[in-house]
Amino acid sequence: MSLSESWLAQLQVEGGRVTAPRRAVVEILAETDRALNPAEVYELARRRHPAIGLVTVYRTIERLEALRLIERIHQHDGCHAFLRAAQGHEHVLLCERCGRALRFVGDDLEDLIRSLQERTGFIIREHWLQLFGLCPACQT
Amino acid sequence: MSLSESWLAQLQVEGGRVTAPRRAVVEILAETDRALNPAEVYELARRRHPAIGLVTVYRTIERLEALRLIERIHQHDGCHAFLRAAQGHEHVLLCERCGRALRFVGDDLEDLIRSLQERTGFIIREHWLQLFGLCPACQT
DNA sequence: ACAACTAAAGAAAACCGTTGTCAATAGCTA
DNA sequence: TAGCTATTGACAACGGTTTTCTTTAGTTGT
Ligand SMILES: [Mn+2]
Ligand SMILES: [Mn+2]
Ligand SMILES: [Zn+2]
Ligand SMILES: [Zn+2]
Repeated sequence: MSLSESWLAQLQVEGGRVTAPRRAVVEILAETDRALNPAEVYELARRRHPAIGLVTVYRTIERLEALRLIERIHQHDGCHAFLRAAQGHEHVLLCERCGRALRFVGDDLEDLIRSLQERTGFIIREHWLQLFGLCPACQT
Repeated sequence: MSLSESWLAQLQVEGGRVTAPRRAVVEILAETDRALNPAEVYELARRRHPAIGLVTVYRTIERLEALRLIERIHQHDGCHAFLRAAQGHEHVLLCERCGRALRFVGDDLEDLIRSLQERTGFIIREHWLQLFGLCPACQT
């Protein structure tokens, strides 16, 4: 079963229905390795289902985010892009030019976090790590 | 010279003028150790200069950000808060409840970044690291 | 101190991404 | 196949931010 099919199935389990506009949005977000904002999703979705409305894009994004199938990505030029969610403890490496995204593991912040907790008295519950750069294709 | 005075001096060097509303915003952002959004800055600034308008808050934030004296902070509940800028290579530890912010150094991502560059072909130019938790006062 | 210049102010309106409303449509289930 | 209702698209509303415009006031040179 493809990723899009699996996402649609998860929507169905929650009482959701599989419709053509929803399928268009799901396929784009499941299959694209770039952070896309709602307007970009809309533009791409219209190629698969021209009658789709922007509002439906927003609503589908909202549902997918609630199911933790996609997540919001924070960038210099705004925080309105979405990307397939991380699986487990992963972070993301983003191309600043084209938005291409790669997940990675292997950051080791345990010692830093432990020592900061001791020094500051904070209880640290979460960390965000994002790397930015240029993907091979954008290095001209 | 206090930090606020230094910021106002930097605005003057750029041809800016020192006014009462601007001074109110500058003092709040220079002296507060919490990430504040424009509405919060406005509310605090009104205590020092009741006639100030929200638009002036936005304009002053814009100027301070351009001078790299403050920077935008990304959080779960939005990305509209501002904080005194990092000095050199620092990251930030934020209290999820009250927004209190602490800068820290000592993250060591060199090896990870080098190995990711080799494995992925990306050129990595920047990294964002933020820690979230509860400050001592908010641990109830 | 004064005048001249112009940056900055506040008020109001515009802007625009996002969210809410609503009647019509179309998945799903029995 | 019929009935129920989730979802749709059109449209309006919303709210944070930006723009416009006129007035105020900080700065500079005399
Ligand atoms: Mn990690
Ligand atoms: Mn670092
Ligand atoms: Zn953000
Ligand atoms: Zn706190």
